[in-house]
Amino acid sequence: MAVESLPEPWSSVSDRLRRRGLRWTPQRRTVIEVLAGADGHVTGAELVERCRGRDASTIPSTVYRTLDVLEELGLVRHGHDANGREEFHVLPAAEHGHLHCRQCGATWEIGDERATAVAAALRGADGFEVDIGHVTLVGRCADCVARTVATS
Amino acid sequence: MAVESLPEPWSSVSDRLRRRGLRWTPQRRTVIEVLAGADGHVTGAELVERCRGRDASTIPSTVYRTLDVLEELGLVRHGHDANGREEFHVLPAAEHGHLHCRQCGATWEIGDERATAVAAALRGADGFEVDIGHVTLVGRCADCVARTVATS
DNA sequence: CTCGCTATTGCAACGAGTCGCAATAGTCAC
DNA sequence: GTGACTATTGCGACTCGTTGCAATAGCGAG
Repeated sequence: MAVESLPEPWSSVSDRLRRRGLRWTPQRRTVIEVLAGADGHVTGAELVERCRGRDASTIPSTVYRTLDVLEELGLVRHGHDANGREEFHVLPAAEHGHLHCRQCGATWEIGDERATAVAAALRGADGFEVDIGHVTLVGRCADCVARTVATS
Repeated sequence: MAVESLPEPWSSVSDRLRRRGLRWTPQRRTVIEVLAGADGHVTGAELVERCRGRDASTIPSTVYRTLDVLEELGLVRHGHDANGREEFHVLPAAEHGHLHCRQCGATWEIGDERATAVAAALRGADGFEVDIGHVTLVGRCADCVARTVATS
């Protein structure tokens, strides 16, 4: 799939890069193609793997550096999964968050309203503006809490 | 400093381990000594380094495995810093959380009340019990927000 | 004190990133 | 087109952890 025929905002990435004095390279093209075919969240390692699928000569550091640039363009946003590993949000839209139950291992998303409520609770007195989507919050889901009476 | 002369809960670790069918080893002793001299939060790498200071033959995997065991005893709790790296809370007491400003790089703690408020906001409809202290929340502090009019 | 069971260690290899640096190759100007 | 300027790449080394496995060594029993 040619990058030019991808939907926005992917098709204009090359121009946006050049306008900033940055360059459009085959390696970046590969990353864009992969991102256009992804959605929601993908780990860094997974993105590297998919790039390698399109171009076996892909080097990890190049992918990560490209992702840094794309983050500056607002096309991805990086965060961390429950194990602290790099995780990328493709085309970050509404504010949202991630919950992970350490007992059953399940993961949820929380939507805009709740994410905003949490941000408000956190802003509190000192005005800190949290990016709730950056991390994966860990805890225990209602089912697991109910299932266990006393377990740390 | 002999472990036996350390204050509780450190001095009783050997017994607690044995009672569980686990063992008291020189390597674990080293970790305990280091933990007793630490407070608040320490990264995994830092702990390994300090252990190496007491015993040059310290092996990282042994330290991490010991920390896992101590977490089961409730003596430490692991979490992740702003970069997703392993971070340990020594003698976790009150619920608390961590904030990190991605712009100025400063880090704060939030106390029990606010941490509880956030947990409440998050619990919301589905009853998820978050361990707010597990991760370091990232965002921007009030000063940096004020200082910047328009910066993603 | 000795024995045996098995928890723990040390080691080596691996996974996920990050970083510095020399070589390569986009881009823009002419 | 050609050239020069410099952003980017590829590579190697390194950090932080994790895991499997064979060898070691706690610890309770007798």
